[in-house]
Amino acid sequence: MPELPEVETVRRQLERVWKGRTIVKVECGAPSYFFVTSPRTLTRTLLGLKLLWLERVGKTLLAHFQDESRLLLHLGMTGQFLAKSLPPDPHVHMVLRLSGGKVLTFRDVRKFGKVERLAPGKSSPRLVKLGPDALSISEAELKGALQKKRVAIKSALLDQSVLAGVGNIYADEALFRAKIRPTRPARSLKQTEVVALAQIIRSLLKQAVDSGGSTINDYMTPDGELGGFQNFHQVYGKTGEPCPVCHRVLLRRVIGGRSSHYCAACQR
DNA sequence: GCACATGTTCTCGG
DNA sequence: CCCGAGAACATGTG
Repeated sequence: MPELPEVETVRRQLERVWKGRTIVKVECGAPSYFFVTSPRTLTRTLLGLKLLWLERVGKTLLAHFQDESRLLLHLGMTGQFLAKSLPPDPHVHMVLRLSGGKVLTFRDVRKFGKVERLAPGKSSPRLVKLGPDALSISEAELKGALQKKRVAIKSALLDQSVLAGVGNIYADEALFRAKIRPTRPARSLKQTEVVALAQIIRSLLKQAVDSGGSTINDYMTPDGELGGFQNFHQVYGKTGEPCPVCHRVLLRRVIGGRSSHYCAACQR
């Protein structure tokens, strides 16, 4: 569910509920690799912490607390953060009860999400590896990173050390809008193509944030809303339909283990 | 049963 | 040590 626009939407709504409030109770599910930090440690260390602000880096959320510790949250593929309590459900892994009677519920069916406590001054390999945030990536940064990559441009855009925040939907949509074929080696892109691609990535993600992200299956905002940007997708999930520009049939093929949707006529 | 799913990480071979 | 390909993780849907 969560690429940059979805995570940014979650961040905004969650911060509105959470900021300035103190965690008064922590309820965690069974230990699993889902909890990078064990449930036992989480319940002990999070209690009494007040949220100063909620940061997003790529697809990762970072809760900043008053004692300078941080909580890293990643939604994986199916993670949801809801600003209310839910009926009993085996997919709820963590519930944070806040001062003022507010409740935050973390639900994740496939359990690819992550919860990790970062002690004051400590980081995480998950953070260190991330490249520049895709919402503000510069032409020069993108150019520099792509130059070194021999992989398909589609795979390079999914590499979070190249730029952080783009996933399968927005990679396909950006390449379509830039008229670049997803199989092209990343370093084969011309200067003008990289410049156009960087601008398209920024504006595409900004528009998606303005629409509250894309809902395909599971994605729902903390306030229980669905995204709206799926209505503006031009190629993602549209295999066999006519290209919105040239009307030839859109194709699908697997690149770097992920399905890619594109127009063979428009994208070169 | 099979294919596939908005993500990341680990292993293996070159 | 770096790079890239593929599998693995867990669960659901069509």
